[in-house]
Amino acid sequence: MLQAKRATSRTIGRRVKKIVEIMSGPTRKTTIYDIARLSGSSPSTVSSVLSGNSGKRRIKESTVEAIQKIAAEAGYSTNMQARGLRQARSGMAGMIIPLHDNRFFSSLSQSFDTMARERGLCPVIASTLRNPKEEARIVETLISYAVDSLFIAGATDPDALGQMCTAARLPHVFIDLPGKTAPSVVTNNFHGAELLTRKILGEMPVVANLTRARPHFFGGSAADYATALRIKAFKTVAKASGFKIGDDQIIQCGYSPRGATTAIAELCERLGGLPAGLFVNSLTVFEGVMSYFVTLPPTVFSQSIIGCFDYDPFAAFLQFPVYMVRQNSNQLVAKAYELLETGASARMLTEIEPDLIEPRTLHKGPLSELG
Amino acid sequence: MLQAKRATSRTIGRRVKKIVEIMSGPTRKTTIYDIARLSGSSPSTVSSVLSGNSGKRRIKESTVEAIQKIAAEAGYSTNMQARGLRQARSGMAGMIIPLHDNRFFSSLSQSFDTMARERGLCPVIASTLRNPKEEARIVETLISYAVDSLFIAGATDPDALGQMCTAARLPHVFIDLPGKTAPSVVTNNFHGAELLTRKILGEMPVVANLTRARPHFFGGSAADYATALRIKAFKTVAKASGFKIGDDQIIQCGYSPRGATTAIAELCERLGGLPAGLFVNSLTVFEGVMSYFVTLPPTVFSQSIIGCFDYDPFAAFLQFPVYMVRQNSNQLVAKAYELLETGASARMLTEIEPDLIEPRTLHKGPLSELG
DNA sequence: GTTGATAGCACAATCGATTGTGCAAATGAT
DNA sequence: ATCATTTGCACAATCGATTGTGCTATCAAC
Repeated sequence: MLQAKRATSRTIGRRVKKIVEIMSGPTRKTTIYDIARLSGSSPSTVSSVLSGNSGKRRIKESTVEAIQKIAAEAGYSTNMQARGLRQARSGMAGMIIPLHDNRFFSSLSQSFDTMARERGLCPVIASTLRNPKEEARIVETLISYAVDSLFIAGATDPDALGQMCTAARLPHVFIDLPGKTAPSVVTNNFHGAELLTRKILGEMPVVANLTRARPHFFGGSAADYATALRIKAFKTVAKASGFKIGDDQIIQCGYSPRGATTAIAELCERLGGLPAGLFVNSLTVFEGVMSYFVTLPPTVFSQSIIGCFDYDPFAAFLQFPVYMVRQNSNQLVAKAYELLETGASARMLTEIEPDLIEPRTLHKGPLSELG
Repeated sequence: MLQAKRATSRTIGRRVKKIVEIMSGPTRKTTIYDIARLSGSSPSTVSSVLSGNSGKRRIKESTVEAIQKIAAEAGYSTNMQARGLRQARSGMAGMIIPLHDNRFFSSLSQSFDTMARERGLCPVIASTLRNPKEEARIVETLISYAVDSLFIAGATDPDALGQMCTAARLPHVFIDLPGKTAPSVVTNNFHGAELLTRKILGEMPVVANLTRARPHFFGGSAADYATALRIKAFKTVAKASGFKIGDDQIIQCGYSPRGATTAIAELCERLGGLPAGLFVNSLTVFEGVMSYFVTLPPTVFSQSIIGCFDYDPFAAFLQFPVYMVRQNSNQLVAKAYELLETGASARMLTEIEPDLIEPRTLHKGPLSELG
């Protein structure tokens, strides 16, 4: 009786829809109930066939084929919301990044997207604009959508987000900036900065002015995990080469191009010229630095060597040589997936080596002789 | 009887879960049923309150507040799959792009993401790597997830995708490359190329060699919608300035940096030097061009003026002046949202003006006198 | 004190797929 | 021919939120 009533009610529902459909064109996507009707089998059979689980359920091969054929003809596609609701998972992989419009993070996005799709997952990437409130809102949203896992890249407050994930029992991994509630995969900032600093010191031109002869670290904020490590490496290498690094050689002017422009102008004024070696802490900072550099006569650049912890192909083509460090987004993401897939959920840190990129300055011509 | 049985069954289910929960920690997110139990009201009341629809349903203010309080304490968040299933919509906005790792498309992503979230939608951006099969698979996936709308940017086969959307009754808009099944929002390629060509012709140095004195268009393929328009504008402006453009002045070498490197080398060899004016059709092409340029003595650049239809801040800082055209991703996306929101679904074309960006070459120094 | 209206809420169906269970038919063993 | 398996499938509950409908107090009006 119970069954009869429900079945009837549903059947009537379908029938009405069918009529509507005939009258007003296809109003609804085809469902397993449609396929069941068309194939003369039950929704459960259709479901198991179309979800690829017919093996677990003893379905005749001929039935499987018939259902697949009909489904293909009817243009059936699974309603992922229904599946997700039932299975308490969504088939979506989530990632949050500070912004899309950035070489490093868009590169991370690309790796994340590609690898998600290789795994049959639907990638969902949202940007936070480094706004802590937005970060939390977005993580909430992704939890609401029941993403199966979350990559947290470059978060301003990794641990707050990690706790939300933990509360929601959402497997997660931190990228770029480490967190406490789960595994982290980050660039080996110390080693990358070591390589870059060595290059800078090795190529640093000899200048008469002793103040300018000292290498400088420029941009960012020592409060940041990554920047702190880079500064540490910078100091370590410099000390090993016999340079004593004073606080005046570490300029923390944040990450905005505008702030960097002002700060580099001040620095050069103070030194009476460019520092002989300049470690620039990010591309955005370097962009600001360039805004100042274009006001200088080109001759001054032969008295300075510049390195940037970040990569842009055109920055490597500038008039003066720029050494760059490129983070390895593919390996960062691959390792993060690997950790998730092995079920790692405890705090741990994996470091990925970045690459030092050589400058691609114009062939040495008259310019280099001007210094 | 019917009701009684279902209610009882559900209640028993809850009770069992409750026990499990007590024994093994929180296994499940809190639902409206939990809030209903805790607040002593019914799931329907809870639902209407928490979805912000209490206005439509005559709920006492005190009840509303009580439910909200309890929900907040319990850390309730809506299960979007359940809501989506019931409402036949998901609250997600979809976009496909060829790749994330590109200045223009990542900029589109940023605009799309920000504006989606302003509207309370969850952005889902997937990349196709310009693979037609992948494109179709991804659109299928997004349809399966019931995205409420789809932005199709830079598709290789816009109409195939548009037809899938139409079949699924999915509102969509084409961006960057137009399609037939819905409105399209594209950059005004013709006008952008006109501006760039005029700049190039206006600044083109006078060179003795007559072959080199002619402007050249470099990169891409005339089969592409955008490139075809740019070439047309290039020819039109050139003709108006008294230049006759032959086929040998339009070099279609595709978009890969590598191909561009080879092609530009050939061209320069053929001309016996750089062309006096060079219209580069995209950043990737320009990257390839630069790989060749770095092998040349810097002196040659004073005999040539270069423009690039695309923008990169560091490319504007190169040693020689480069005029660039920057597409306006914000306006492209804003217009696309506007069209969707006004319910436009018929074929139509909206063009957005790009910006001409001036070079930020180093302050004129000795270099510019070398020519 | 009865009638009628309205406020305030509960009930149960519904979205579409999944999955534990049950049952008839086909098959095999004896 | 009988019983025991196994095959092949259908049934109905379930996931969590939404929503049309209907019931019961409460209150006002007369």
